[in-house]
Amino acid sequence: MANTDFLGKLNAEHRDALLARATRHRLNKKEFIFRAGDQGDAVFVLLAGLVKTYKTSPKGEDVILWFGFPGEVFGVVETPHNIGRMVNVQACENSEIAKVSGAHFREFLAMHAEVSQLCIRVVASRLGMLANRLVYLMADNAEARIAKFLVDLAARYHDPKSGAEHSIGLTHQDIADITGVKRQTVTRILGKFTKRGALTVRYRNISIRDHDLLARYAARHF
Amino acid sequence: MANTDFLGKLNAEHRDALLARATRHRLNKKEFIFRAGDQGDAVFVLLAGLVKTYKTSPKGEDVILWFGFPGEVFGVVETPHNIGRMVNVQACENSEIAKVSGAHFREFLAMHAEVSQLCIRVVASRLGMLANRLVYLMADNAEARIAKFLVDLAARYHDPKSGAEHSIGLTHQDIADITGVKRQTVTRILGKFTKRGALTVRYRNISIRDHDLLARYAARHF
DNA sequence: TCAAATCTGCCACCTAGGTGACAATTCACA
DNA sequence: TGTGAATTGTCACCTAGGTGGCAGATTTGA
Repeated sequence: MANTDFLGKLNAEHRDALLARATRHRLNKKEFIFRAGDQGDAVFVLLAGLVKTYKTSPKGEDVILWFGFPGEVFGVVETPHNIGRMVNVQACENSEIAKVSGAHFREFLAMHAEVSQLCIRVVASRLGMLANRLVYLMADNAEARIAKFLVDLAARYHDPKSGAEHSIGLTHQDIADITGVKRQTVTRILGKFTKRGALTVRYRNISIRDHDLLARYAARHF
Repeated sequence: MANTDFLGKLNAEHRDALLARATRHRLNKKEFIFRAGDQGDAVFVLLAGLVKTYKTSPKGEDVILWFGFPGEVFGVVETPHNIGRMVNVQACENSEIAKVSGAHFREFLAMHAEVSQLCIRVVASRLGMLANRLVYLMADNAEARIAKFLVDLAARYHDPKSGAEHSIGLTHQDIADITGVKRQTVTRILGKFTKRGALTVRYRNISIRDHDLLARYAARHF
């Protein structure tokens, strides 16, 4: 689906070749795939679950860069450097990953030139995402940013096959860390959205009740 | 120098091969290399001058993503898509560029596999830059962000050969657009830094007088 | 199954920085 | 070289959202 779904964009042959070189691992909620500063140039593919990629500011505040959904790769951009991981990648719920060593991954890339192109596209897509986040952060108020986040998340997370809106394990703090507001503000605004009928919230179980209304909040940049 | 200096990282053979396929163009200050929405998949290399890459929010505010210095490439990530340019790239001063058609550039990449790696690295480096900007934007106050920007700019713009600090054509509005504050705030804070002896300012001619002091402002995230 | 840890919900207060509105300065180009 | 446009400098006012603090709800895991 999304541009960042690396595994889903490989053809069957490439996918099998990649996974043949990989080892599989289970991660419990809150476990790290890697942390900022870690050595290592392995590349990971999320097979199932949900992870968050974030940095911690000198003040100690976490800033979430993006959430990772099944099919996405992690650790590609670190591969060419030898300076340790740039970010933290942590499971938000119990997850499963495939791990490929940096050497194997580079070998794989060398053998399949189109996959290099795909890597550029994945990284470029994340670059575009961050660029948009930057724009929203500067131009929108807290309400619009939170609404926008919920709309985007729903678009990415909604399973088109089953049609189900599974609830996701995001705390108000997580939402705060990705929208750039404080936790109390998330609580307040989520409360407002609920009161106005845009959302149904039952403790970490947010679902969108009125998609249009929420989209209108998202667009209302004063 | 910087990770984003694409041309400088090519070896002589690759550089000549690339420039042989390029046409050269002069740009006056304020001219655009391309604008968001433009069709076209040509790739550009800045040969001389200074450009800014920015997006415009729905509200009409400009958000600068990064400044481009000689040697940098523009338009690489748009190449694989057919959806038009994602950003505006505009000359901040009279500049010179080399233009390579998308087809030629892809052909060039196909012939020189290591250059693909270099492209990934350039895009990854920008991804890292934006990630840091996002962190600073969320964690630092206006003063620290502006100080940080000036320190970073000096580090990139200072010519290590001549040792000269050429003045750059940035307005307070430009600084506002990249640090995420309003123009008046830039003026106020620049005034404060000057009064405290960190800067010498003479109308769009900012030079750093006390580098350490400025760095201390940059690190003072309350 | 129960205690501790984590998360949500509220609220009164406060302040960084946005707003709007000028006048003064500098620049660009005719 | 003069004139209009762009940029800078400053100020009084205002408000979105941060702060800190605590009570109650929910989850976790022993």
